[in-house]
Amino acid sequence: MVSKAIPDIVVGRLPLYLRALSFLAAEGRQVTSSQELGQKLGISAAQIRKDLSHFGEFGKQGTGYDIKYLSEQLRRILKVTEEHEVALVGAGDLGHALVHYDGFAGKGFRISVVFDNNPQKIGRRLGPFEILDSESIETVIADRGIEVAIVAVPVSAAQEVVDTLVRAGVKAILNYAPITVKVPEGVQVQYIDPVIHLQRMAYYL
Amino acid sequence: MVSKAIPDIVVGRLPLYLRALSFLAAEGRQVTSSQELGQKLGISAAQIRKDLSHFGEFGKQGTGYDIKYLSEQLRRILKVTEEHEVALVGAGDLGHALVHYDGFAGKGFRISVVFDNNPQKIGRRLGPFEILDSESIETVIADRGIEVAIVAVPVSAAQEVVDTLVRAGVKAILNYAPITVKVPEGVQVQYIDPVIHLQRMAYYL
DNA sequence: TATAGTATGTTTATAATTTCACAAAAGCCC
DNA sequence: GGGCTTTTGTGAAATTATAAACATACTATA
Repeated sequence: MVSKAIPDIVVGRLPLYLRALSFLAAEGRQVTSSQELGQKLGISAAQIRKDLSHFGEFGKQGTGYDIKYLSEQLRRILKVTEEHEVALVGAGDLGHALVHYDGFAGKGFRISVVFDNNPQKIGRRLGPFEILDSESIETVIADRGIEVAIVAVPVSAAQEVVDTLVRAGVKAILNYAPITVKVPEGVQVQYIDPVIHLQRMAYYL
Repeated sequence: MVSKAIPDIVVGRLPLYLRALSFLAAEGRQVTSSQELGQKLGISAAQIRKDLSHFGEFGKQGTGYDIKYLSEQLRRILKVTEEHEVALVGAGDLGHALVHYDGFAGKGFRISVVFDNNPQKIGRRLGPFEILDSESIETVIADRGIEVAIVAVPVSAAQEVVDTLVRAGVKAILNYAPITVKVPEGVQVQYIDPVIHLQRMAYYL
């Protein structure tokens, strides 16, 4: 199969597949099928097979997919076999929750540095980290070659922080600030805003 | 003819439009255009016009959209003119961050009750709330007619909490637990899992 | 009042995504 | 081994979503 550009929407589902496989593995299961995965995720079996077919052949006809093998392959495809260092900007309540969140372990990411611009916070500890001055974002991130960042600052600071991260060489930004930010070509941004999700659901109430 | 079903994907963009309009309003602007909105959101102008056309005519040819008027209309469509009471389940770090988050104000939602199943936490305060026993979820939520809930509990408890919420009459659930949960027809679930977003971006690194 | 310039709402065209359907491969059981 | 069942991978078809194009309406200006 010649590699063509993979649709974003397909890439976006791979982490869901990987997550579901992790659960099955944790239950001690060895093998699953596109049907079972689909049922668990609310996605059609055909779609799962089609999505996977963009990357190769991972299953066995008549049997299904070896959970461990498919997980490995998905991790490889998603480039999460090794852990990426993540810079966290913003040491407020959300930053606190993120630093203490245990859900990153083994999923390919590890927060490894925390910044804030509040003089009251700089130099203090947040979990295992000393909070660094946001002024040092550019040098620290560039020096350490960090490519992934989480933005957990107020809306008013978000664009400026993002600009700084981009200058530092960050290529993927998870933005918790409820604002659409501008980034140059080649830099990814994903958004988490609970209000957007809630409003979307409210329509159906 | 009865109004036809609106595609989910269209509904999903309306909150983004509303958010962008709020910013423009905060800047003192009176009027905008589909082109300007599109530029700010990274969406084509044609798509915005098309999306809005599902619900009526809100603009003026040659002029554009009155920001205040369009915002009102979007709020009406999304049913966020009044604030929905929201039940929060889970008083951990994330619950703490959510209770103190100021981003819900004026957006149609207000956390109004907090539950946890940890005896160490029950009866203590979290922000302005007394943490209630998860055992009381069903009665409290049903009594107060709450329709929206946020789940911020560990994966191991998520499905059970969701089942309880559904029995209590909740119709919209924002789930921070990284697991796809089962709900009956007519109950909405949206997911927030930072790992999913990060993994998705890692593909492009 | 006429004209030029804008921007909407809608139709038409294009593109992307999902679903369907089925041949082929693998396991199982007698 | 032969027949039956299961499940994949994949083209083709159907559906859905996006973008382009344009007629119409409105504003401003002279």
